[in-house]
Amino acid sequence: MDERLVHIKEKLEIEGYRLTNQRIEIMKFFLSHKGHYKPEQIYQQLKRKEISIATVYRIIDLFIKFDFIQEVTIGADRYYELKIFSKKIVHGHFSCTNCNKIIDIDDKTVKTMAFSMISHTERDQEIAIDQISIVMQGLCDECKRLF
Amino acid sequence: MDERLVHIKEKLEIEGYRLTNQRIEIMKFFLSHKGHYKPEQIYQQLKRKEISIATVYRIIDLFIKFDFIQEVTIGADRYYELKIFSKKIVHGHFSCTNCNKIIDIDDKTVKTMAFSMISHTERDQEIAIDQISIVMQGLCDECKRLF
DNA sequence: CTTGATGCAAAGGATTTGCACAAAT
DNA sequence: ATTTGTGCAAATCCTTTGCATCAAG
Repeated sequence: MDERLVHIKEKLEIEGYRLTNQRIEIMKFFLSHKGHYKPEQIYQQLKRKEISIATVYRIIDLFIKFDFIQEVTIGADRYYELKIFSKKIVHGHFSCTNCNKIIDIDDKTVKTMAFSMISHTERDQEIAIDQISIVMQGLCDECKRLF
Repeated sequence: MDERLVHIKEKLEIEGYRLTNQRIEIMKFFLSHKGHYKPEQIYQQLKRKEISIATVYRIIDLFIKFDFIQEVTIGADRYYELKIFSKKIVHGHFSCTNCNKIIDIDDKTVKTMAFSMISHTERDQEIAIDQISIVMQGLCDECKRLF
């Protein structure tokens, strides 16, 4: 078995989950398809392999819980892509144009949006992105009261 | 009447649309509420003013078409916020770490995502953002083939 | 044989649409 | 009068869930 699958299996089993055929098929799908896919697209590829759309959704939730994959949203569409084995870096900062204070933006939502931006742009421009740096400027909490 | 509403009215009428009471109420809502809202939230605020949820959705579509408001998506949730009268700036670039080529990222999806990031961060950090600059790094189309 | 996983179909929530009626020009 | 807009309810799309059954340890 693919060593990456062995790794997945171990991770799952530590918490009492099993690596079933359906989970193997979905993980193999992600391992062999770069990019981001909707649940329906994954289902279409795998349905001849004894899998239902409800299971696709449930396995996606599980894989997200284990950080094997991540959700990227483009517009209001939800896609999923492999996260484990990937080492993309997100830097986020805010700088106040009045007092010059710098705030580190490190929250999960911004990170998720950054990954969405990366996924979209990689597909759109046919490039490979491994870092994103986001700098926002404006007025901080305190300074915005003065204007 | 509020001069901003007069402006909205003119824009609409050029293309044969009318500024109805429901449209006025929704525009007044956006003009007086900074931030982003879901259709249901707008509906809850305005339902005593003779408006149905279907109309809220239809007017949102219309206002987007006219660029009066814009959609921001946070996770898979769709919110709407005033766009006209706002002058936020988005800069997007990609730079290749191998050949140093710089590509301007100016597409609509990235801009929309940037606005989502701004909206979320403004609310989250209680700050006011007027610029965002996004720099992605990695391998361009050509260079990625070499690795 | 006990726990976890799946399939199916039903339920849910968000959004869209067809149609008859109402409002604006 | 003619065109545009709205409300209502039904339809649609995406996603989740309850339950009976199946599979794995």
